[in-house]
Amino acid sequence: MPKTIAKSNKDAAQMPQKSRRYRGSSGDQRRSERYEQLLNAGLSVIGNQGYAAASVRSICGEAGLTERYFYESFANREALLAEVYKTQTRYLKSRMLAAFEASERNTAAFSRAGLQAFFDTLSQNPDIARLLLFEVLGVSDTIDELYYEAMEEFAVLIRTLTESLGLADISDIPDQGMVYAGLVGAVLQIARRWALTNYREPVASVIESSLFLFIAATNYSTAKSQ
Amino acid sequence: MPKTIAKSNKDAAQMPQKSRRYRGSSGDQRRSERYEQLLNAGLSVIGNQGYAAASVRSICGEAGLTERYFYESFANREALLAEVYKTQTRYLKSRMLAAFEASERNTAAFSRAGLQAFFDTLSQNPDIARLLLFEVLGVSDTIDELYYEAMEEFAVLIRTLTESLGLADISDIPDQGMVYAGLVGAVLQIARRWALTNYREPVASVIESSLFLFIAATNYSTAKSQ
DNA sequence: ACAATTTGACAATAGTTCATGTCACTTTAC
DNA sequence: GTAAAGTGACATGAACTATTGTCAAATTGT
Repeated sequence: MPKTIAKSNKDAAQMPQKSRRYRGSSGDQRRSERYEQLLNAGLSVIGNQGYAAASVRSICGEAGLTERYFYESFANREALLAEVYKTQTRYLKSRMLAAFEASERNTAAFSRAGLQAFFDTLSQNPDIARLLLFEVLGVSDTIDELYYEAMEEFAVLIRTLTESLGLADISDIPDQGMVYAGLVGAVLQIARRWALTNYREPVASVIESSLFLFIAATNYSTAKSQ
Repeated sequence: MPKTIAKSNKDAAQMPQKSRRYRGSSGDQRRSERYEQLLNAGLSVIGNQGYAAASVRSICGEAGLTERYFYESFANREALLAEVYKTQTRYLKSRMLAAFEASERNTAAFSRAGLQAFFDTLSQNPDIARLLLFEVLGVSDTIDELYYEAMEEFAVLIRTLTESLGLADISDIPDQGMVYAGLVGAVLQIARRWALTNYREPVASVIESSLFLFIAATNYSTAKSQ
């Protein structure tokens, strides 16, 4: 018979046992550090080798963690992809918003600033480009839904921004959301083309081409209504 | 000792042994029929369950053939995807070309006819839509290359058509190929949005929105140069 | 009729992946 | 110092997949 009755009973494992400090950081800190490492490793593997090649093993290897910690943070591969995707679209959006705020308040400068931030981010981070432009499509219904929401957010973003500046009025168009979605699609396609040709064209060129479509779409309707 | 020396020696299997008729058709006919069955089954499985779920087994099951015949026609899954993709883009292009030829020779009617054919094809064949809009991206470098070529072909198609009709002149734009790629991307994105919302919006609406961008892009530059 | 070809159902092998489990080792709390 | 928590390397098992192979039944040419 042991000297002391074990303090932990059968149910202990199920109880939220308070974590111990380890190597200077608390349990929560360590957990969130691992979460970050996995997110970064996920982006790296998916962005360099594609989602199909992003096995749990390879991601954990890249992160320098073992499989157990993967399932500590994510239910499965797809959950990781979803989080990585959300993180990177958030990042991209924040960079674009910052560019908008720093821009002059006229239509050309404004659009140009946003496009510059967009294309700069992609060319500076090819892994993000591959993730956002290629790897996210056709994975599953859940991920498709995420993609749809993200595209919708970007469309709403540029729409409200341009409208709030009084830069555009395409109210005579039947479905404005659709037109803005088309503009987002145009920029994405130009980015895909750019990426598939190894970013050969100068960034100024892709910006000008995108800008042309933006300005054409907004100017046309205002010109027509005058 | 056998009565007759066997006509076939060891090397017979390597020689192109002439095939026998079977169930009314020649060997070549049978082979190409199986090829067709596999192509159709491939489209069906990929278009309904996605490329990730399109195993050799499931495709053969759908085709009513056994695995052996898969490898008779294709080296692997990816080769099948490539052929299915090429077949369907060819089909889509032919429908659009037919619509163009049947159209009146004015800018609105012309673009509208092509867009109508495009969106009709997708909504009438959701499996084609899923294949072309979602499943083909991010599979492999080879498939990405195919995608790039197909997009480029569509861009060149609408560009030469509109130009040959004298409908557009955007020669003041730095990279015209890029602008046309953007227009293709806009239509694709509108189609993706449409597909992801279960084709809820009327087809006329997606056509009008796409048309708006086409006309805006062409009208803007001509208006500016006048 | 009979041997050869064609086919279909399915076995077999080898490899991969996910997800969980084991176990020795390290670090911490007391 | 010692017991417990935390960690890392690796094992395990179930499920899949691709690809090749086996074998009996169906079909054909002669």
